[in-house]
Amino acid sequence: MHGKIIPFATNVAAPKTTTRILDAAEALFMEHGFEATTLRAITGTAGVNLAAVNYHFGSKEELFQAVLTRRLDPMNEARLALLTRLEHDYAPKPVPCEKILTALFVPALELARDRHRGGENFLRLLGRAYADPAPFIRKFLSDQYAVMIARFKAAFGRALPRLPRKELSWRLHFIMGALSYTLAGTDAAKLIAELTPHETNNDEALLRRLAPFLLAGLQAPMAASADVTRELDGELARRR
Amino acid sequence: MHGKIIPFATNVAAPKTTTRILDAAEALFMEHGFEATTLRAITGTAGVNLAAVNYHFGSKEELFQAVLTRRLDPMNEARLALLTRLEHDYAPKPVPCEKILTALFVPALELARDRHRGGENFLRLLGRAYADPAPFIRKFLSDQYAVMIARFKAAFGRALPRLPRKELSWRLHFIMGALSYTLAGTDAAKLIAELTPHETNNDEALLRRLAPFLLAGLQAPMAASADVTRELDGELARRR
DNA sequence: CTAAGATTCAAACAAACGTTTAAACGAGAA
DNA sequence: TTCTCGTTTAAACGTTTGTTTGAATCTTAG
Repeated sequence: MHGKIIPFATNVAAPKTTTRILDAAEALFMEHGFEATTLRAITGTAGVNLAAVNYHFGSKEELFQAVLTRRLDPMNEARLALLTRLEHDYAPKPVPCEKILTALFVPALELARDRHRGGENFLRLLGRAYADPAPFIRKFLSDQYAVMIARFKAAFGRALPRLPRKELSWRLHFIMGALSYTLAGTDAAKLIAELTPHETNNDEALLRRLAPFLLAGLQAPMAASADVTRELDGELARRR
Repeated sequence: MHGKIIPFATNVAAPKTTTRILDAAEALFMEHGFEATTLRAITGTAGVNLAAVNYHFGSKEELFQAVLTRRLDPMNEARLALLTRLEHDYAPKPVPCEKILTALFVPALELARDRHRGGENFLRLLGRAYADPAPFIRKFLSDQYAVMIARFKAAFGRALPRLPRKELSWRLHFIMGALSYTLAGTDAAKLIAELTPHETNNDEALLRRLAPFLLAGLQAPMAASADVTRELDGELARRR
């Protein structure tokens, strides 16, 4: 019995194999999703042996988490750092909504721009993971985001003191949802190609359109809510 | 050689087997996604023979499409019918935004309410399908929605004459995205349980919060766009 | 150089997958 | 009854999956 010991790299410089696996896995997971991506495809495009994944990462699931962590940890830390600086700059006043949104978007943009590290397509993988039903993925993302989301919710709460906390929770959820879906979308790529073919960075073009849209929704007065809701009520009653 | 002939039901009353398969498949696809759901699990919970799926539907992919079509076709037809009626009522004036949104949401709400036909959870399956990378799913949804989306885009365009068409395309995309993601989310279920435990219908509670949020984003003036975008520019420049 | 440990390799593993097959079944018509 | 044809059944098909294994190879320190 050999146990489940996963050896760590003894050299400080990471052996090339692990990063090659991570790069290949990132690209393939992004394109086909978790279930549909086989270890043989990953090790094949990475140019390493099939057994390398289980040797270095333990399992396919752990490899997937490693792929996400590599980019997600720095991004979320950057988000928190940005928010912290904003809160310091504006103290004791609340940070304005558009500034908070900036702290949420800029690190994502930087990730999207980091072409050297293949980040240009990573956001799509992230968006896809958000919609994946696999329990281990959902738990991983939930844990990964819990701290950051809590901090941002508090900040938005201070910026929008008149908005009930419940409503704020909903709108923050919508924001993260729209962000995830938009980044994951295959349709988004088409839209970009059709609408702004000259844009240098796809994800940047996308986020630039998304941010104003979400800001308006976030700042929507509660009163306006009645407009659509009343319509819903009326229409539903009429059709019964 | 037997060919790929898929026999149609000769009896006008559908044989119980096909609907049992559809029901079981709908529930399982919703819970685990397309790839992770096995035919053995479907036929097992449906209480039918393993070969029944291939006999009645031809393949797993065709079964999935049948599951979606059963609920999607009526929903999209209802959306178009509602929009048509609205356009007739308001003609020659354009239909207001909130009314158009209503035509988009009400049929989804009715589907969510149709508990007798298991519709309460179907919307989650739909949202998941939206984020699925499988090509046959993407093509299916694209074809399915093409007509409806075009009609609604035209209607929104008339309601928002000052909004550039490009911008409208983006915002419509965001709306469909937020709708899909929100319906697919496992997080949404938790949110509902925490925030509105008394609500009778989960999806309804969800759409009621989403609609005002999206309406505000849709109607956001182009000018406001500069607010966030300028922040993005500044922050990105500062961090280079 | 040598010994030890980390890494790679080809090969095989059992399990599970979607699909196919041929026989058995069941109801209605002649 | 007998024939027919749509349906169901149990069994097996050939692949492919993630993972494991033991030997070969490379790296590095003594």
